[in-house]
Amino acid sequence: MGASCDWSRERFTMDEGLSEAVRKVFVQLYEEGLIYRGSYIINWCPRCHTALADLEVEHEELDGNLYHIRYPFPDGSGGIVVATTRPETMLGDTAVAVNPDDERYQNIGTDQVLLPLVNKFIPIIKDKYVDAAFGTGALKVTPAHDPNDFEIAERHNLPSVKVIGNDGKMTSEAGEFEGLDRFECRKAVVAALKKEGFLEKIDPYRHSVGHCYRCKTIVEPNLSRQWFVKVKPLAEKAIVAVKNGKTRIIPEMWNNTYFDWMNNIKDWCISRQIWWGHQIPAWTCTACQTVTAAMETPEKCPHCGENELVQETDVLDTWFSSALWPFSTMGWPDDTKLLNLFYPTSVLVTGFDILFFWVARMMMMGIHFMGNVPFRDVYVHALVRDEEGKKMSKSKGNVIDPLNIIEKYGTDAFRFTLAAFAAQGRDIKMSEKRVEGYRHFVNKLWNAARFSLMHLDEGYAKIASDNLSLPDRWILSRLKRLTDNVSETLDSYRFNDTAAALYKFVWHEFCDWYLEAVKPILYGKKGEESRKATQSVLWHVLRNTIILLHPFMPFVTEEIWHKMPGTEGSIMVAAFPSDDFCDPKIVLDPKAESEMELIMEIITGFRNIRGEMNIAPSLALAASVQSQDEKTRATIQQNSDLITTLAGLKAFSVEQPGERPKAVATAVINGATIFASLEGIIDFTKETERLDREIKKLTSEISGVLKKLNNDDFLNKAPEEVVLKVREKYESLVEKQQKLELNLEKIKEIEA
RNA sequence: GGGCGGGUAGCUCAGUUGGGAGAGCAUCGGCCUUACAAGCCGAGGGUCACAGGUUCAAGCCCUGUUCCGCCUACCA
Repeated sequence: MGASCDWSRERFTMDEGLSEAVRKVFVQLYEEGLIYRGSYIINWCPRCHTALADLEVEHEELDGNLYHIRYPFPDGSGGIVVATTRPETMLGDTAVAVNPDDERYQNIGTDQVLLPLVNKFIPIIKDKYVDAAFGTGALKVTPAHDPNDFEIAERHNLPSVKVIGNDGKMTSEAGEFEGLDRFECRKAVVAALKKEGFLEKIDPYRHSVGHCYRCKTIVEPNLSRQWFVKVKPLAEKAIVAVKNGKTRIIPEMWNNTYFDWMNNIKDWCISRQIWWGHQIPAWTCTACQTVTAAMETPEKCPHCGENELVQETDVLDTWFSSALWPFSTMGWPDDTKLLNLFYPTSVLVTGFDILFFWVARMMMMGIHFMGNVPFRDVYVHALVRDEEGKKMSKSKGNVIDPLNIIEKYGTDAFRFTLAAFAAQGRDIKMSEKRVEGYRHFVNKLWNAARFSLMHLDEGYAKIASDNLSLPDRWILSRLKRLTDNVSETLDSYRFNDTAAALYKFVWHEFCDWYLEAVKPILYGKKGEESRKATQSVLWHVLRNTIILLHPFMPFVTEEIWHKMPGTEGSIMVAAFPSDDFCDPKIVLDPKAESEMELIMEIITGFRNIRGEMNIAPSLALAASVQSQDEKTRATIQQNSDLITTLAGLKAFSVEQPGERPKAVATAVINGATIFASLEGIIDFTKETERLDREIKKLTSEISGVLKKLNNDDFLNKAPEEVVLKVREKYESLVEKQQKLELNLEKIKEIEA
């Protein structure tokens, strides 16, 4: 929002400087023992031919089967039944595990079973990991193709047999099944087991299956040699930084997600077997097998002195270099001015789906290498979903192309819609109807500006101090409130509140009331002095309004800015209206607000009567207002022209309460009763119905208020100002009701 | 399995120290009023998912139930 990007600083992680940062980080972490290489079970994508970090695996629930396979005892009898969703992996089994407390397997007289098809003996081991309540309580152990089995195998020193190769095809260890694709092999193994009588049964079974986040291929847990970052020590500091508020996550609800992931973090597999990326700066000496990590290619092996060094061919996970972004982009590892000026950065804006991939890792690396957090605030924005609330994805085909929306409704309308939708902590269900609504708003602003500019032929350095009309003083006060509101809601990332405030001000205050109210003045009907005064107000209000709107509607506001007299340069660099820049006349003016409120209520009262009595707007009415209060009468009198114009009256008088005029429709507002003369056109039945409706409404409101006032507990325990407020409300409601009832009686008299 | 968010007007959603239920769109009635018919004026419409509890007072706080969505997890 409102950011002005310096595109000359655009960077790419493969740039020279950033590559140096990557090397530096790798070497340092390696020397600190936080990067290591080893043979572990990792997620492998057989299509991309590369290792994947845990994060890069997407799990999805799929319908599968649970195959129950009997592993006979050495003498060929009975045996132990195991259950698996992946029967092809049995070829790589090196044990069967049971829970040590499981009585079923206490005295079975053997510690081995025969692995069918492979025809070799494998041990029965006891491990607490096994859940005795699941299936038969016996678990087949395939260390090379299952992460849990791998851990069990480590505990029991079991060998690993890799039966599925990196290409997803069966290896020579799979014997007769060699060369088969892993899924073809599943069918073949099942058929063979069935034929030889080892398949007990097949149950349908729904379970979650990991897929490669790039190509959606089913991931194969695979044993291979990879590079890892020991993240635990890094994560601990990143947790503390959020706990003690050095970095704030907004909205706060994401804290839990962040902590949860950080607390359960596992080592990060950073090596990738793809052709692009930062090549790992590590060399293996073919003579002594020692590994050396270095910034520059070593001349010879620092251990044995031979120059038979071979660089690691693997490259680094792209997120490894991305994690350095907040400081690598500003010249690190050099100590630059940029770093000193801008690190830590003020705010990172991002989607929740990137919280782990990127934010968490930037936190860890920033704290470790810069000694400080990379950003003060992390604003997690909403995700735009489709109309049914589903996450957009190319494979689902439910992607809404922003360019299409922009083509149809315009950039400003689209942008404003997104802001208006961006309530904290909630995702956005994209609705074209909403965009259309805000396009109308853009249009409204444009027309309002067009009208304003018709009446502005110069810039006004200052707002006139004399001759201001009530609407002038009112709109200035409203502008002040708006300005404060916009500043506050932007500071607290409540963009939807900002959008709503701007919308309401522009449409329902500036356009609906102010512009209509000052038209006579602008047309010169109140003299040149008044016209000048109002023009100065109009100029400032329009100017400040479009500046406030600019971050939300950059194009229209820029266009208006250039058409406006007395502006310079681009609105992009105009000072944002705040206390410092405001004209001293732009202040809160509660008196003007309450006076204008009174006038608006009177006008609405007349319009209401007109609407409900079906009186054509072209028919001007004679009308009057009665009020007990002298000040009220004075205010109304001073603004009688305004009322006459906006309510469509031909005659208007202000009086003390007295005789009720004949043949009138009535409405009661705070402190005053208004009468619209309907001589000759009044429909008494209609008017009676109208008043009845109003009285009924008041009756129910009064009963609600009365409930409180009759409650001693409320009177005693509620704060004084609340009680006072309720009392005042009660009094004004009763007054209104009494006046309406009086009028109703009069009508009934006339009718009779 | 764990965690998070949600259920408010016909639809999409606001509602931040608990004290007057709101907006946009849609609906109904009336208007070409000299910026705007992409508009103007007016109207109708809600036991705030359900059941309890705290409180003088609950859409908002607590407990439970239910439905929906998302994230996360090593139950074969």
